[in-house]
Amino acid sequence: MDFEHCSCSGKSLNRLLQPALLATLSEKPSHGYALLQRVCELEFFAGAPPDASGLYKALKEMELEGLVFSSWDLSASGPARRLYALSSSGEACGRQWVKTLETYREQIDGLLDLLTKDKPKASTRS
Amino acid sequence: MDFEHCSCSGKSLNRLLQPALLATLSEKPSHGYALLQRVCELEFFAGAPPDASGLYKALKEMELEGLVFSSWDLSASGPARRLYALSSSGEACGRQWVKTLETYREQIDGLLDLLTKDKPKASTRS
DNA sequence: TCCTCTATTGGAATTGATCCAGTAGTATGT
DNA sequence: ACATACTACTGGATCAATTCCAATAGAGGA
Repeated sequence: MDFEHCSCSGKSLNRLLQPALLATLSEKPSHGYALLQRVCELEFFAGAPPDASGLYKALKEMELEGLVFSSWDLSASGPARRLYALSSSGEACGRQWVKTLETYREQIDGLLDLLTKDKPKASTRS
Repeated sequence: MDFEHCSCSGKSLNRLLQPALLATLSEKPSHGYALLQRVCELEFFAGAPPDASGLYKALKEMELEGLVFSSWDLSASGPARRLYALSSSGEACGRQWVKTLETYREQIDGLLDLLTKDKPKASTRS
């Protein structure tokens, strides 16, 4: 049985790009391309680097929502880069994400309990 | 600041309907409407009951993938109900989901570490 | 008869994500 | 001078998933 193309093999946890960006930006302001490389290093995206275009779109969307603000940075050589920084709203959003992710973890634990309840499967669940 | 419509308020953990259905069906075969009420009781979907149409579509999709099989049940009074039961492939899928959900939990923990790293926020993280 | 609850289905519209192509500046090698 | 590669961003088209909405239909009660 091959579940490579089934969601049970783990491709449904997208939409967490936003908190990853918020967390990365909370360290220091940065531009899209750098953020792309930065989040690629996170084990979170291991093997599944987010689409570059999608990352830029996410940043633009976040700016529309007031979570970040941007300005052109022409100081470095090379093409102009748009520098993104967290707004206070973005910081608040990050704090909300902490609560939400904790809820997610509980919900996942709940599902795991359901799924493993009547299937001991030779290992004692701690 | 109002994040009701922001993904940070927790509406992105959909796509976990499938493991919820697999877990519920592993208890006993059931039909769509009953499954709907059953998963509504799970704290997992608290306040956000999955769309009925979407649940039926998910079941149909799962049958196409061979995870469940169905038959009409005319024994009870009222409209005919389509009874779904897990196939062995569906059981295997559930086992795969266990691994995937454990990975999800680790990834969420990783994100939480990132988000809370430099923001102690008056509470010591255990 | 009319309403409500059970039970399922299908189409339309919306949203989100990905794919792909294009533009542009700089640096390096030949 | 020219080709190439890397940095950096953008926009359109497409594809998949989700939700919204309307319809059908049996059974039971007021």
